[in-house]
Amino acid sequence: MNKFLKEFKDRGFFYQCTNENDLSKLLDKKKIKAYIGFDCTAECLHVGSLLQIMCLRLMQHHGHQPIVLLGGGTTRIGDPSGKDKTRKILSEKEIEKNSKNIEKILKKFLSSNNRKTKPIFVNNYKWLKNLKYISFLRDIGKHFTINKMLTFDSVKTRLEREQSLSYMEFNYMILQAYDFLELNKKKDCVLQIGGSDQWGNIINGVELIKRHSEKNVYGLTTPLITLASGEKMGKTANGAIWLDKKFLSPYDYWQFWRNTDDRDVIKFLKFFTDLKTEEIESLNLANINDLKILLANKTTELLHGKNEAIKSAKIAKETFSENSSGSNLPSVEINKSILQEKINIVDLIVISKLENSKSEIRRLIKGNAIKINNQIIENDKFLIVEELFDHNYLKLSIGKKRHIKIELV
RNA sequence: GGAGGGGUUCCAGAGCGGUCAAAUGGGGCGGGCUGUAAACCCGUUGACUUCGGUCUUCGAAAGUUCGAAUCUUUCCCCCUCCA
Repeated sequence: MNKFLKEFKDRGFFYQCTNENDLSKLLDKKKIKAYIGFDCTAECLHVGSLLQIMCLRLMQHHGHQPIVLLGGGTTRIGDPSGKDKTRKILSEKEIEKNSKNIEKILKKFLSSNNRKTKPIFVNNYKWLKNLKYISFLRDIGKHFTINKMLTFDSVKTRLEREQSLSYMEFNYMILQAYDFLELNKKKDCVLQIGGSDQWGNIINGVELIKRHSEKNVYGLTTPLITLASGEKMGKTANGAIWLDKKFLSPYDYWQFWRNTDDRDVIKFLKFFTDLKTEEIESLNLANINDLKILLANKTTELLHGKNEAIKSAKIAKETFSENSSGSNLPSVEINKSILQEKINIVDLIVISKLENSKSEIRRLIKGNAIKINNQIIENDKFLIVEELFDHNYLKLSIGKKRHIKIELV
């Protein structure tokens, strides 16, 4: 088997392939270009897209060139796959903004040093916006039969549940197939990779190219990652794990990985780090917490850089192992004069923006969750006085995992 | 177009004139145990509070009533069946 495919499988990326043997032979013969499409619905990507990003990295490692397709055009339509409702349609401006930001994130993961494997960024709005309806129907539409389209899961489930599927959304798969054709013609792209929910859309592209251009191209899908707890990865109730420090700090990102379920650690090391699979398999499972730290370090390094990873690890060590004042904790500055107004603990937390509901803060105090300088605060009237500050610093903790430094200025 | 059913707090889902800031489950948060894990146990889950209460919520608006999530009217939205 081809080396790239082998690693793809060893790491657990593999779910389905349109023609594995031929693809393997092709990959042995030459370096190819492959693409993955990214939806521009959200302003930013979250860990749910990380596996796809790692696929692109893996391609680069094997000398292939990734094409990143930003779905600026298709996002204007909305992919019905896996959705039971029509999504709200975003404004042109939002989509523009989103696609720019997503491109920025992807550039952090992909290396541009080597001319041959440097990622190519394209936006499908460029070709989709100028489509001529009649000629599109004649050239492309004739290759699709309604009979077949109705059998695709994305369409079928909607119809079965008698949920409406607009004609606009119904066209999504044709447009995605057309993207592949376009990339094949313009960039000689011969492989589309995507999540398993994209299978239908991908084979449409493969077949369209076969019919239209009489060329063989391939599709490859990755499994849907579910956590050991059975939940979908990436979206927790208090927000998605964003791949952008504007939305989630490097430390919180690090913490997300540090708190991985025991059962998922090895899997995630293979998915989300560049460590060699043999290396991962030889790791000592007894030190599961060290492995989690390794995972957190490596993943944070990929996104935010080595410095941020080291910094996060240090903060974590200080707060959890050493229980020290944690000089690296995120800090909030407050004005010295505020102390003259006799503010209490509740006010302090509101000012520091850790919580914004006073009722919630009072509840936390009742539950022994609030600490100042590691001392539990039992009274919600507890006054904040200057003596609490050591060299103008005070450590404020909510629960076991949230700690900040309050700095007097 | 006709006939029914429904919109309740983060989600699911009870309530169907006062005892309802609204059962129960899930999720979240906090505490305990531990390993910053899982499982389990406990508490909590609208806002403000001088901790006595006060204010705002049950699709929207108006009304009946001492009193409405609960009754009436209009409007908006969703679903099921028939044409």
